[in-house]
Amino acid sequence: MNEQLIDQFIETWGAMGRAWGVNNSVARIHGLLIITDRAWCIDEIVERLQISKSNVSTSLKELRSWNVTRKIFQPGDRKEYFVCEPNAWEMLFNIMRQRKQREFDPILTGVAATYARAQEDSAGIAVDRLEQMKNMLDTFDRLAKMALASEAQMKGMIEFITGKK
Amino acid sequence: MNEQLIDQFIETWGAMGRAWGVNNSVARIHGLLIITDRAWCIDEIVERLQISKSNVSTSLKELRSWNVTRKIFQPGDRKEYFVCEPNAWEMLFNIMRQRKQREFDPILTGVAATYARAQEDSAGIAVDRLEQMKNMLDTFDRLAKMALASEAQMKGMIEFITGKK
DNA sequence: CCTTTTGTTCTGTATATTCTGAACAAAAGG
DNA sequence: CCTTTTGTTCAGAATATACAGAACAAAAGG
Repeated sequence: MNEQLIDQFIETWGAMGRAWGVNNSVARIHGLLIITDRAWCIDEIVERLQISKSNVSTSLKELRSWNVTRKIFQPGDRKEYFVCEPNAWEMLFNIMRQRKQREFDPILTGVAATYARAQEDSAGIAVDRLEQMKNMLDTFDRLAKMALASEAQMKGMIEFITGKK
Repeated sequence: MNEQLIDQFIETWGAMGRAWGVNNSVARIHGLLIITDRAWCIDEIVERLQISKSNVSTSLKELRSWNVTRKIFQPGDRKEYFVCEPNAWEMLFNIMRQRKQREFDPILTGVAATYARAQEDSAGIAVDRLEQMKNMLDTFDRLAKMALASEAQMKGMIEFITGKK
C-alpha cells in the first residue's frame, strides 16, 4: 500500500475543501474514500486519519447529506462500511445541486426582493447595478438548471464549448 | 435615502460572502459599495456599518486584491474614497480569475502530481477514480481559461447555451 | 519644525468553529 | 437478561478567526 501517496491526495483534497468552505475532517475523509480502492468502517478511519470517532461519525453524516457517500454492509459483519460515489461527475453534480439549493437560491431570492422594492423607492440606490446583479444571477440560475438537469447534457455542453472531440 | 433597503441588500450580500468563504465585514463593505450610488471614505463606512476603522482598512485592502474595488480621489480632498467595479460581469470575472489562480490551480497541480506517481506504484489506490478526477479538473481548467479570456466570449457562450436571444 | 489629518499595522480580546472524550442509545450475541 | 459491539449525541476544551483599540507611519498644512 502506498500510504504516502494516499496521504498526499488526502492533503490535496483537504486543501480543496478548505478553499470551498468544507470542514477539513469532512474533506479528508472524503479524500480517503475517493483515493482508496475499498470500503472503510468508522474505526478504520479513526485509525488511519488519527481523528476521533465522534468526528468521523458526524463527518460521514455530512458527506451523506451531500449525496457523495453511502453506507454499505459486508456479509456477516455488523459494522457499517462507507464508500464514495464512484463517478466523479456524478459526485460533482450532487454537490452542485445541494450547494445551489442551500446557498445560491436564497441569495437570488434576496436580491430579487431588494430589486422589486427598489423600483418603488430608489433614493440613493444604484438601481442599474442592482438590475445587472439580478440579471446575472437569473442567468446563472437558468444555466445551472439546464446543466444540472442531466449529466449527459452538461458533459455535452462542455465538450461543445471546449471543442474536445 | 432608503436606508432599510440598503441594509437588506448588504445583509444578502454578506450571506453570499459567508456561503463562499468570504469574511463578513469584507462582503458587507463590498455590498455597500455596490448598492449605493456614490464613493465612500473609510470614516463614512465606519459610521455607516458600525465597524472599526482597522477592520474597514484591511477589508478594503482585501477587496482591492480581488480587483473589485479601487481608490479614487476627490478634488481638493486628502481622503481616499472607494468605489466598486461598476460592471457586474467584470466584477465576477475578476473574482473568478483570482479564485482560479489561488484555489483551483494548486489543486489541479496536486492531483496531477498524485496521478503521475500513481502510475508507478498503484497499490491500494483507485487509479480509475484518480484519473476521472484529473480529467474532470483538466476539463474545468480548459473551460475556465476559455471563459475568462474574454467577457464577450463567456456571455456569448452562456447565451448560446441558455438559448436567450 | 510642530500639529493635524489620514491610513496601516500590531496586539490582545472576543467570538465562532472544530474536535475530543464521555455519556448515551440501539441492537445483537450469548 | 446481561454483556458486548457499534454508532450517535452532548458538553466542554482546544483552536482558529474576526475584530477593536492603540500604537505607529506618512504626509500635508501651517
